[in-house]
This record gives sequence, structure tokens and C-alpha cells, in this order.
Amino acid sequence: MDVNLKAMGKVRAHVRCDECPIRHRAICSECKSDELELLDQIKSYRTFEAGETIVWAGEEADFVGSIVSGVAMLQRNMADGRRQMVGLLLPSDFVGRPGRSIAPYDVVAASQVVLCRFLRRRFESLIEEIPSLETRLLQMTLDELDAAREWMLLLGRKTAREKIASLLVIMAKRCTALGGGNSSGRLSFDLPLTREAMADYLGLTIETVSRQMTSLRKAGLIELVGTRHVTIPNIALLLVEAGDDADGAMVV
Amino acid sequence: MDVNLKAMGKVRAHVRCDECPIRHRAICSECKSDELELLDQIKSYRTFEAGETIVWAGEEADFVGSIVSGVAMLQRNMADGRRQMVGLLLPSDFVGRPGRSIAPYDVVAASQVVLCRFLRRRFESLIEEIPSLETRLLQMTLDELDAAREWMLLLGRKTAREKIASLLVIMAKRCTALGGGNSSGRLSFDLPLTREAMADYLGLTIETVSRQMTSLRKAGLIELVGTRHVTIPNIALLLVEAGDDADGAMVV
DNA sequence: TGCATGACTTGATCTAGGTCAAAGCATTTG
DNA sequence: CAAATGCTTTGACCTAGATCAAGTCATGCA
Repeated sequence: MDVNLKAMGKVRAHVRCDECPIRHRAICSECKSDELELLDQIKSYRTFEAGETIVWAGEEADFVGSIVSGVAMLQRNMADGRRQMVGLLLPSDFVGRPGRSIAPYDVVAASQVVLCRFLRRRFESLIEEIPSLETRLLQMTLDELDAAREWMLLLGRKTAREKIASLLVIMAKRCTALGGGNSSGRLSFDLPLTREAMADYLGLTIETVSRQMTSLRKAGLIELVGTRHVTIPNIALLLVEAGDDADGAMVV
Repeated sequence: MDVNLKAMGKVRAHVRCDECPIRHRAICSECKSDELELLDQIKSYRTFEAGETIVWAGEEADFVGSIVSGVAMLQRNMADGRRQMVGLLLPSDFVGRPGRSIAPYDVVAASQVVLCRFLRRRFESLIEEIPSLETRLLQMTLDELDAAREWMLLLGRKTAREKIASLLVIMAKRCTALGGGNSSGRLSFDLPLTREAMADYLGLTIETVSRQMTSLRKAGLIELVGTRHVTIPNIALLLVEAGDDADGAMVV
């Protein structure tokens, strides 16, 4: 227990697992109550501010964990500064890879992030004891792999406009699933990403992101309040703009 | 056992697992001999010719399996014909996802492929009985996810020349690991991909692929015999061209 | 032997998106 | 409250890679 961290408000009070908001979707979702007990013993909460790096690429990280709230980005950097986001973690997503203590990418908080951390070594031994952890991790990893492949199509073949539309559709789905307003097919949510993060996600420049957002707004496909709050009057129209055949998009 | 298939030479004679070339890297690599026995009972071999589709996107596939020899591509297609390769499967790689019978992408043979197939339903029940299968699948999936993320950097941020150089480095590593000639740092191998497949892999057009191959040849970074056989006189030079910081590349 | 066929290369031109530069706007700070 | 800071937008221009259009080359086939 680091007193400084506590003073800075970075270490959260312990929350009981059965009161946890991500209890039923995170790595622990298949655990029985006695198994939860074991996890509970090795967990601790930590808050990261927007922009703070949670894990540095190439450095030892002694924990893994689950995103409780907020959004984190996995990003790879090239020597000359080019950057690509290679993963986007939302609440219930898992951070870190059991069996490897050094990640090949940075993990950076895009908003304020609360992380439920497990000591890596201890977590690795628990996996041996609790088979449902491994099963769940496999499910989640396979889902992430599918999402990564969807993303590869976007990066390799979609136009800037299709990329932006795709991103908005994805964020709309994931953000409203977590409780955003939704009435009569009209979706409304706050983008948890800056224009720069969007550009890094999509393999574009901020200027192009900005221009395409303006263009979609002028076309009436989206409405903006300030720069972050987005309303999608008709998601079907945006889906067409995203270039996904309707079926494929629904699967995600 | 389909007699027609056998007549066409598509169904292979049964091979004992302990004589299998991918025994120590495939999904079965952690299995003990009694467990292998169980797998052996539900497996069958099937050969696919180059260009043949192994699994159709959106259709029921009643098997999963391991690539024994050859190269297969996972590809996503957009309604207007744009195509992106989202995975490249080499010997020992796993095809299919337990728990889901319908893939969101086509699996297509890039060369002649021999597949060791397991009936999906039976494989899914075996996973319950043989924990090492799940452990191994998790490892392999995590590795694939890392590779996919590397690939996302390539698709989103690399130039055409860097993309080609990266592809050649990857193929050199994976192909020569499987027994290609290697003396004095001089690497030589046969590209298992057409120019079109390379373009689909890299998010480029065939023309750009062709031009960049020519350009790398003229720069002395690669030598070509015909269109498929590549020699890399100095891999370090090609790595620089690929834009990877030297460390990161070594990890792959 | 000659002509399809398919894979690849090369050249000329076009354009989507990048680059460079200058504001606009909100929030923070002294 | 003015200046500073950070995020975003907009405009003018440029370029890497796409597109369009011929070839070239190897292989199969009648």
C-alpha cells in the first residue's frame, strides 16, 4: 500500500466483487463465489488520469488487470514518431498477457481509467487453480482477435470517410451498450477519444479526421454538440457509409 | 469417407500423430500420448489445391483443424470487391474457432494445403477432457493477436516500400524456419504468395507491389529468380527498410 | 507451332489524403 | 481579465499510391 498514491487519490477503496459493475463481463465472469474470493485477495484498484501511461512498451509490468471504468488505448510507435493504435480497451476488457511480463506496446489511458489489478505472478498461479479463468480469457482473446481482423480490413481497404463512419458505429454500439441515451433509434454518446486518438486508431491524420467529421455533419449523418458529444439520427445510414455489408456489421 | 474425394486424391491416408511434422508446434503439442490417441480418433486429412476455398465466410463449417503443409489465407471481402487478407496460416496454425461454426472470413488455400481436420463437435467436447488443448489454443491465439497488432501498424502507418520489406522479412523468417537454405546470413526462399495475395495482405494494389519489388531488386536489397524465388543477401538492411526498430523486429 | 491464358511488369495520369500554415475556441492560469 | 495553452477546424498545395492502359513472359493446350 503506497501512502503517496493513496494521498493522491490514485488507489481506490476495495470494492467487493459482487458489487462490481463489470462482474458479469470481465475475466472473472465465470467464477464461482469461492473462486472470486481467491481473486479478491490479490486484487487492488488504481486510477489513471487521461494521458497517463498504464504500461510502458518494453518494460516489466508486474500486474495484469481489468478495466473497471474509462477507456485505454494500446499503441505502437515507430522510431520516427508515427503511431498506430492497435487496441481499444473498454470496461471489462483485460490488460496484460499472462505468461509474459513485457508488452510490445504502450497501454495509455484515453480518459480517466479505473483498473482492477492482479499481481501477475499470483494471477498466473490462480489460472492453474481456476480453469474458468483460462476459458474466459480464451473467449475474450478470440473476440479481440476477431475485432482486430475487422480493424485490419478498415486500415487496409477503407476510405477516410468509411473509416470515420465505422469508428462512430463501433463507438455508438459500445458506448450506448454501457448506458447512453437511446430512444427511437436515435443514438447519443460522448466520444471517449480526441481527434488525435481517432486519427491514430484509423491510420489517418487529425486534419483528415476533422474534415470527415465536418463532412458527415454537413451531410446530416451525425450531429455534434461541442467536439465530443455525437448524436446519430439514423444508424442505418451511417452503416451504409461505413461500407460494411449490413450482416457483417451486425455480428460485431 | 467420400469415395469421390479419395479418387481425386483429396483425402490423405491416415498419418500417425507421432510421425506428424507439426506434432510439436500445433494445437496438440502439449498432449500426452493417451490424449493424442483421442485426437487421432476424430481426425482426418484433406488436401486443398491452391485457390480452393477451405471455409466460406458466413457458412457452417463442421470441422476445425491444423495446417500440416502449405499456406492458407484468411480474407475479408467488401461488397464492391475490395479484399483484405486478415490472417496468414502456415504449417501448425489452427483453422476455425471452437464454439463458433460460422467464420466471418473466407479461408483460402494460397498453395496446396494439407489439413488435419477434427470434427468440430467432437473437438469441442475433447477440449473439456484435455485441458492442455485449451492452454495451447490460448497461447496460439495470443500469439496471433500480437501478430495481428503488428500487422495493424503496418497497414495503418507504413509506406508501400516498408510494407513490402516487412512482408519479405516475415516470410523469410517463417519460411526459412521451416527448412529453407541459410548460410552466412544469406536467406533464400520461395514466396508462397502471388503478387495479388501480397497486395491483399498489405493493403496495396498489385501494381504497387510489383513496382516496389522491382525497386528493392534494383537497390540490391533482394534478388529474384523468376517471380517467386527470393534471396535476401543482407537481412539487416531489409529490416532497416521495413522501418521496424531493430528490437521489435527481433521479438517476432 | 501457334494461340489462348494468367501472372507479372511498366508507363502515363489522376486523386485521396497528407503536409504546411493559419486561424478559431474553450479552458486554465497568473 | 488578458495571456497562454491545447484542441480543433479550415484552406492551399503536394505527393504516394491508385487507376487506366499497354505490353511481356511463361505455361498449357489444340
